[in-house]
Amino acid sequence: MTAQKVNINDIAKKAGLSITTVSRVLNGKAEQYRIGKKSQEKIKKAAKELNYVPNQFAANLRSGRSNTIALIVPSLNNPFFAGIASKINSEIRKYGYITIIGDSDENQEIEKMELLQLMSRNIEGLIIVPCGDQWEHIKQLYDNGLPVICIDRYFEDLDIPFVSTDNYDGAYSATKLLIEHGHRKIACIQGVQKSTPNRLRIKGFRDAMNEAGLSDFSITGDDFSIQNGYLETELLLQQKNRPTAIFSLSNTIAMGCMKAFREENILIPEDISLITFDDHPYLDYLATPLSCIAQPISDISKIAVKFLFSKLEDHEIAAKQVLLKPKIKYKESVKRII
Amino acid sequence: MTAQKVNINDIAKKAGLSITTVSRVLNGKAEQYRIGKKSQEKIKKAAKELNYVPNQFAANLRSGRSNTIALIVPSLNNPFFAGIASKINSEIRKYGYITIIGDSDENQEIEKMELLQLMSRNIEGLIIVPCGDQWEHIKQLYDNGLPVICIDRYFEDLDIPFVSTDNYDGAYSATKLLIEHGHRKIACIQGVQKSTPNRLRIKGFRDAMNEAGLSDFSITGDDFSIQNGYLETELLLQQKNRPTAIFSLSNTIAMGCMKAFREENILIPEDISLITFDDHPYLDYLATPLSCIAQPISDISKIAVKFLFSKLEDHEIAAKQVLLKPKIKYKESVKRII
DNA sequence: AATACATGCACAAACGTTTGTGCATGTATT
DNA sequence: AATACATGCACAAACGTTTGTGCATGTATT
Repeated sequence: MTAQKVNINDIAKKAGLSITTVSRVLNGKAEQYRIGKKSQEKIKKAAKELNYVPNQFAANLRSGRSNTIALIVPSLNNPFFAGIASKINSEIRKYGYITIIGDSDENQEIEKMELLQLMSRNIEGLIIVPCGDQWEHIKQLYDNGLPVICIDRYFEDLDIPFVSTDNYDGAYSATKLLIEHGHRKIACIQGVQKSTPNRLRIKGFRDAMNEAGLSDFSITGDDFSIQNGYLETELLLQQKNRPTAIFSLSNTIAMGCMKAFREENILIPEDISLITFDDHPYLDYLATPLSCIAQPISDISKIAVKFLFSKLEDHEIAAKQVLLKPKIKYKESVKRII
Repeated sequence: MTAQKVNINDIAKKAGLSITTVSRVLNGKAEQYRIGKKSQEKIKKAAKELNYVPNQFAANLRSGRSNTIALIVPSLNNPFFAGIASKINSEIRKYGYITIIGDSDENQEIEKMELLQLMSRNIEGLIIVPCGDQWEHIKQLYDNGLPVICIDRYFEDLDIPFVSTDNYDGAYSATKLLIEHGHRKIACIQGVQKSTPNRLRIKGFRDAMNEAGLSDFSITGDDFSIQNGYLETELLLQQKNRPTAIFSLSNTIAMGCMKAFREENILIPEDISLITFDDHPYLDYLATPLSCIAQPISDISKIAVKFLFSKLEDHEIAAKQVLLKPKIKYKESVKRII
């Protein structure tokens, strides 16, 4: 099928040296093993002429290094995770590693299966957005020495490093923004309930409401999806005493809200105010530019990759757990009603 | 570091059989090699108890099969390609294969380097959105027997299979839509000029204009980016005799247009009409819902993966080249001006 | 001239699988 | 009772690297 691949034997023959020497030169260990300049030249020349492409599988089998990192996210359909995946993929490339991306589809059983498959590819590290509240399978890998970093979602009580947004702060600030604009009756539409970000966002929301002495709020929903946002909004709109503002816990949920608004002829912000977690380039061009809590996706990705490789390269053990401050972007979708 | 991995030897010992037999049972070749039922049971039991995870690197080294497909796109930042990547990734997973995603950053030299790196991972197939007009390096792989499928962009004169949108048809129809709505002076903002889709879109645009006897059009731009859309729109707006409609050749370009419009206080569709290639969930919720030429991303991805595996599994040689019809979505952003 | 160290490489095993082949033993057939 | 075939496995080589070790030869030192 494929044209006969050249291997280091071919190079060795052509250069008149042993495969040991070829391997050492090609791996930049020439100095360390005192290979002569002329030999080095000969080998490099032969490799180039023969169009040599090293066989990573053989190399890994012997060395144990796969130069492969696994990334598992709950849903690549969600633009938030797609953005993270794309960023992480390119960051990891900079280290000469490749990324294998897995999608758990918000299903913990699938997550476990993916993880198993990935382990058989001898991954050297794992970046994961865990999709449920079970952590044993991840903890086990971590304890066995596999560098693991959680991003976005994480386990508060474990020592597995993570990089995420300060979700409490984001939700607290966003809620306060609504309150300061006179909103007293606010509905929050949430995503996956058992995920840490969701829990902390809810906590931030509750705390802000409680501190302001407000108790007329609702928390509904159960998925970071357009569907969920749409459904819950429709339900909210059927109440006789509607909320004056909706706090959406994701990009996708907000799109569902807008869909419902459109169908019911509800205007933002005249009839109802809306603020959402997650930024998106399109938000500025919407009928009403959408206020949002922008998560530092790019920084999260970069830092996660950096941590991973500092552990990989320096065997540094210190578990780092980092929360980055989000940025509230105030736009017209939030109306002052007092 | 990592806990001592169990291998096929450990299982063989535990089951009291040879590694040959273990391998055959675990690979489902038990019947073929007439391994007894009891032996099969013993081996499966031992594998489970020991938490055996096969070493794909060793398996591949021996068998030559890597269960790996490479995907190269010009830019993961572009939501269009991100969508494709996510879809293809999940489709390929269904076949038990994994995907390695490379980003060429619209740079042909990077594309070549990525390709080299990927080859060293013994990829069994390649799905690529080639980013330039050089095809020798891809053709070479294809001729050497590597299954290759181009998507979105492709080379018209080669026999490498491709799956893409009927870009000519999409552009022609969109332009006709504008003309039918009374537009006589239309500006087209294009992306990467030497890409086939761009060329065909331009051709569709030209043909539609010419057939209508219209010659007052312009074609500018050189990149599928927000930047480019923004810049070219600003330039267009400075003309004394402005076009009445803009035809944007991508999602990203359209965002640049809208940015410029906003800054210059231009309203869609009152002051100018806009239609763009590529659909996006947000388009419906924009200040003015954007007319678009929706490409069947999901179908393109599915078909490409299907073709790839039909070639991989059946060694079918017939090169298939497929163009899928896009769907014009007419929305308020195009105004009737006569 | 003898000794000691540096220089420049090659040998051979090993990583964990897969696979062509062959060889016992059992069973059916004549 | 002899022959033929089926059943159930094991041997051993191979995939293409990496790597610990060791051994010549050359050069410097006394």
